[in-house]
Amino acid sequence: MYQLLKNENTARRGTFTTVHGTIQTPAFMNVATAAAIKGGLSAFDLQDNHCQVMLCNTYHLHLRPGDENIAKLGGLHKFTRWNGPILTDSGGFQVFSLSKLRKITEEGVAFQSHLDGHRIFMGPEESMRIQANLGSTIAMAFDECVENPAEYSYSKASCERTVRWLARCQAEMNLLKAKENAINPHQLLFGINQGCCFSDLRIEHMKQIAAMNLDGYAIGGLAVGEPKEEMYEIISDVEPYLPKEKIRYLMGVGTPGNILESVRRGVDLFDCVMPSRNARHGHLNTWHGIINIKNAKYALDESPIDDDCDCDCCKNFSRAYLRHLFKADEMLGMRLAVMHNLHFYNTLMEKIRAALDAGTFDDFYRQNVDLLDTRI
RNA sequence: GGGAGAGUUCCCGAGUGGCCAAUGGGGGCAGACUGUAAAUCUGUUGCGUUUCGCUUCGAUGGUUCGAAUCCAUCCUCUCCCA
Repeated sequence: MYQLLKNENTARRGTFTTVHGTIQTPAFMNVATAAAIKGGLSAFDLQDNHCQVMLCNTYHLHLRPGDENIAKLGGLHKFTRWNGPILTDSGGFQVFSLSKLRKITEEGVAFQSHLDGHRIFMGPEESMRIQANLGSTIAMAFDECVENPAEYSYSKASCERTVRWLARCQAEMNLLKAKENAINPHQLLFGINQGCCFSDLRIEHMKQIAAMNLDGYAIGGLAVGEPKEEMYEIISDVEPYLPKEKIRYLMGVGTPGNILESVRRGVDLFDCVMPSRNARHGHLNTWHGIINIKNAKYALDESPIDDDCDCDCCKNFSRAYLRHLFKADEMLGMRLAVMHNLHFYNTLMEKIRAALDAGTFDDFYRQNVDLLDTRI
């Protein structure tokens, strides 16, 4: 259940209470695709780095180790030892990103496994069953993430189908939750707004799903290659039609600058692979901009990644050491880098919340929106 | 002492008369990454006044219009036999 605590213009400060704990929003969800943060981090590391929500991936876990096995093992919480809220993605994005050989019908999508090429079928019911087996706190509706640019007529038809799919998700989730052996009888379901880059489609679709009384609403299909200004425009266009009393989640976004822009436009929840993936590739967030720790200029740099950061990496290790670990291909380098970036993102959200509480978000936004995305 | 083979750009290694500043790896340098098929991918890596010029394939000398490539001598290394 979402509670709006404070508004600064469109920006929102709130809480979202679930059976697995209360999320302070705006919040960033840390991505653990295959039930682990890539780079060697566990649920306990997430806890140490101020993470509030863990995100796991339906499609990946369905393939391996299999959602039924996770159900037998008591669900994702027990499996990963993460006690806080878990959000599971629906698999819709993998359908879009994974294979060109997909076939979309009213029933769902047939596509090929990236692991061994076998045919997989996933529709709204399959996605809900898998997510129920995983026992996540929040399940995402099964949607189609249309690529950008896309034809208007195709986007329109896709939106209409996604609404029908959402109704099926809702119906299936209600059945699954009511089952006696349900792993999470309080599992929540979020709907996902689509409509590519067409404002009228976005708004029409948003109105339709807003009327369906979901537990939260996501904006999907953004940050898939379109200019960021276009993404911001769509958020602003759709925002008035997002229910005020429901949590809003912008899927797959983004850079610190993207997050600041989106919070300003009324978004509560984010997730993104960038902090972890970039960290694995040596790109690290600092409060002065982004550095590439692999650059030769850090070879003898004894300072931490960021003077103002109190993550385990910055408290203990120099840039020179971290650079060496990357160059020597030592996995500790990646682990420390990922910890740092996730700590940074979670701290960024803490600072955003503090600024909203203090009524100074606009200043914080202006000071950081460009700075934090700049390469130094 | 006798015999065989090898020395190529930062490293390994391909090239055995012109299309060679020289394939490919590695390493170095840099870039990309936005609901994670991603510890991945891309570019670059002799010098310069850069549609061209210069220097470079162990060294020196030679053959040739032209040599990393052929010849001679020398140096170094590896292996085999004594």
